[in-house]
Amino acid sequence: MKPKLIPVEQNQTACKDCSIRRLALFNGVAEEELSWTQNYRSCQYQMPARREIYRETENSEFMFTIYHGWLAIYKALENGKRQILKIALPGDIIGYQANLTGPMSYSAVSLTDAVLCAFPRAEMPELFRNNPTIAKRLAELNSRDMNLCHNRLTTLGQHSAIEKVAHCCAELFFRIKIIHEELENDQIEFPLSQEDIGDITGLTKIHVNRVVRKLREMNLMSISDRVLTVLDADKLCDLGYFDPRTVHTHILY
Amino acid sequence: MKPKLIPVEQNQTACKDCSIRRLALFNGVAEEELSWTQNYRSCQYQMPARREIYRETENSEFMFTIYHGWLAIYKALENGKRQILKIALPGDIIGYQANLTGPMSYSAVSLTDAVLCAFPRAEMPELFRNNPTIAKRLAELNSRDMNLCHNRLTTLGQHSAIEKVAHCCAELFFRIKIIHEELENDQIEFPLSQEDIGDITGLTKIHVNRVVRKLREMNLMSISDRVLTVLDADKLCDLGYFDPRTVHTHILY
DNA sequence: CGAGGGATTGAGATTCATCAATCTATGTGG
DNA sequence: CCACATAGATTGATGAATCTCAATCCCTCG
Repeated sequence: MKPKLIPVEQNQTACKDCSIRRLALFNGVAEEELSWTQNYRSCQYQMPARREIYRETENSEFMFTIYHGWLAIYKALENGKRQILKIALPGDIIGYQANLTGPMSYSAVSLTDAVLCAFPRAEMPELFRNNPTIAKRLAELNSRDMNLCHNRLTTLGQHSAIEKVAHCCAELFFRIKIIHEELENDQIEFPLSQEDIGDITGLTKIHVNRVVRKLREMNLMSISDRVLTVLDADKLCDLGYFDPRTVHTHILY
Repeated sequence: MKPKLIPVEQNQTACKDCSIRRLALFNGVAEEELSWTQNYRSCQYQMPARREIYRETENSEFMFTIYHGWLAIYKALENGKRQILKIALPGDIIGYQANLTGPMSYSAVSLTDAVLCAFPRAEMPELFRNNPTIAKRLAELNSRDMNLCHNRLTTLGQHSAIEKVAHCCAELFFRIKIIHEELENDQIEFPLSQEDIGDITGLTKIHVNRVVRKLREMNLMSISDRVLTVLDADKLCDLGYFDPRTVHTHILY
């Protein structure tokens, strides 16, 4: 069962005009090369919220760069539970793995309406061969993902429920701030349900609810109407053992 | 405080004679090229057990390929706890990250006597540029590591204590079997203490002890005298939600 | 107006951590 | 060779953190 891919009807964004290019795979590519790198991009696709994009073990023709919206990559369990491995945000790549012809190692779903830029997986080796800048950029993005995964692993293994939720929210808050560059805003759109937070942190939605209340009572953050308000970013990071420096998508040489 | 690196005195293994090359970075490199790829290798180093190799946030001149022995990469917490991120075994790479000049994102320690092949991190870009086979091989190894990390994340987030320990032991059992190619042996050398298992699975050593006893009583596996005996591999994998196919270090095209 | 998805709260059960003690094997110094 | 120290494994008792089950509430949507 393949997801239906609906191309963006009009005004597909050209790579050279892309507002989030600094975050994405083509960061660092020279302006004059962007027209031919764009040839590797098949299409921009529009996705409604809660649309399945990949299912684990199935094959897919495409990998995607997120242009707009929130996605979750996750592993589903036999008992109906799931573990969210990562929230993918604009600039992030989903569906890349070294074995480009093999089945997907995780499932993916859109959490909001989203726009994805599709790349045929089969043509990636050629793209990387022809443009070392892009290959290097991919390595950067993978390396940051590995780091996020290591930090989440540490959180799940060693921290309490409230620390896990604090870490999760702090990470997303700072990742969104980097994307939107709104320096002084303490609020972000936050499409995750409490159950989603539970699937990230390994907690039940009931316990997430109690912990979120506690965080509100501690005046660290609050969530309402799909908006996350961070009241004390420093204390929230401390509680969640979260270091904002770990989420940058650029390597500082 | 740099770790003292002790070169292997005599009989350094040449890359062309390396018995684990099929597992490691130079898998796939043509025989006639191995003499110059070896030029990138500084030295083989001998490590005693429980020697610190990296400390998080510090810089390091080298990345390493494990030639012999078991290592742990981990994050240490302020409160003295630690989360082991991965057990590194022969063929595995430690210390690679896209930002080759930056500080290490994790600590590393040898769990047994070990022999490591050192590569100057600064020269890696040149090596990868000159030999796309090696760059591709690195992507393969990173991709498998990402998979292992995702699977462990799922285990930590969603499974019970006994399932976590079963997963951990099954993973190591099958990884060692691939390395040693002893097809019919149900025992492996297993240098982890019960406390180490706790640092991998996020459990206390006391609870690990009770769970290991339970696994013995269920006739799935037993540990004694630093040997792991797997009595029923299928059931152990089922219990731990572990798929042996996920640990291969080669991509099957 | 009813239906449904999320959020919220309460009560009780379970899992796992903590604290404390014992046991074994191994190694060390005298 | 013995006395002692140490690390890891083992067991028991207790308590805290978190899950499970159940109910209610609040929105929004049709």
